[in-house]
Amino acid sequence: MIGRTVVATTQAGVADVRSRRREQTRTEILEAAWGLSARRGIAGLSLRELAREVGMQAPSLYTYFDSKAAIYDAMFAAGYRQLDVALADIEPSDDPVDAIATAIEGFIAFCAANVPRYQLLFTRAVPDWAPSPAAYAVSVASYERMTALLADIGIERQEDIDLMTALSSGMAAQQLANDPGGDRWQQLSRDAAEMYIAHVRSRP
Amino acid sequence: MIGRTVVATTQAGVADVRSRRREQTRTEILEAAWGLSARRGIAGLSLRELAREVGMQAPSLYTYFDSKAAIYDAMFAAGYRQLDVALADIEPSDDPVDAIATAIEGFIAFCAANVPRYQLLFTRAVPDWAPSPAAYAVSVASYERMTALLADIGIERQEDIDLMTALSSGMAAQQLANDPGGDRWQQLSRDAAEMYIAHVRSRP
DNA sequence: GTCTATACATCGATAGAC
DNA sequence: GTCTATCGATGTATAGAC
Repeated sequence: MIGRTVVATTQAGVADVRSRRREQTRTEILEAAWGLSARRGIAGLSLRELAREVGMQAPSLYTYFDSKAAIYDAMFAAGYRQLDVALADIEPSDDPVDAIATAIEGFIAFCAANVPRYQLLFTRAVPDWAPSPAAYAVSVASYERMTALLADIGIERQEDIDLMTALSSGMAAQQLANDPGGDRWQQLSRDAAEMYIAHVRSRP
Repeated sequence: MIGRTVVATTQAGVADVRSRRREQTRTEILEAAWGLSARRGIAGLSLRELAREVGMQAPSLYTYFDSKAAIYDAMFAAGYRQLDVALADIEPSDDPVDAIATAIEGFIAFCAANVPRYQLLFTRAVPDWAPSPAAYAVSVASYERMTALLADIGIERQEDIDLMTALSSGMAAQQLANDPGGDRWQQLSRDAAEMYIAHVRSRP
């Protein structure tokens, strides 16, 4: 009985180690994928190059991901989880203008920190790929956490939420496209927040 | 003498016809390119498929364009010229809110009317391609015409212009990404314009 | 689990006949 | 100006040895 228990424990332990190694390798592959995408654009990601980057041959990648689409899917979900972390990091404020200004500034910083991630999450830059239902669900959850934050400062009308997403995404898009590496739009975050809050408050 | 004159005229006429045919074929190729991009995305454009679409073999395209990049370049410049036409079509208004609302709505409609054109002009969706200096100059001219329109209604500060481009591009981006074919953000154009004008007027 | 080898398609672009 | 033929490379994916 003792022997069987020991054996079972050992097998579980080995499986556990293997599972952890596997997950670690998957993470390593994804990080290399972000790095390559930064050079070639998110749509220019190549499996041969990706394999070379992590010291494998291309076919070995299929041990960890079913397809290239599965890699994009994992990147997409990871990107949204990172967005959640970034949004959670924003210190709450009683002042709505403060809260919105910090949120917009944080969002621009998030997008600027990793351009291919921005492309993957918020544009349709990858031909012939769309997030799987599972990956899409992660993005929906993220959106709902964002609307919860807005609700905290009394913003709940759909039009106001839509205006907020448009403003944020537009600020980020302009920053990345027309002043990459700079802060021309980022420094307008408070300006934009004042504009937005004044408008929301003026509702009938 | 008469003979020589006639011959010269005839040769000029032939050259003229050839030049016009050539330009016509170039236009036909570009239009087919927009059509294909609508199916595969702007980054998914293929020369073989494009050639098939216009009834040629792929190498024949090189008679009309030096490279695939040259095709993207021509599309980029043509797209900005179309944007100018769309903006010129906007009826001027003495009411700033009217003017801005119409401009935003028109811009969203322009982007929604041709998604690959939006991708090519306003995102970096094509890997390993950027507009040539000549094509980029066309976009700068277009931007300057836009700022001239804003100046007409008293908006001249760079921050206000930057806020306007962010708002417009964000509204269009959200419309295309999250409600393609609908009008969820387009119908917020007046709302956005009121927000923007109220803010600009509140400047110290 | 990783490798070599390879299948099979497609890509942009060029050479040279007609 | 258009064609056929082809180059060299890349793409994703699979088979089978070790």
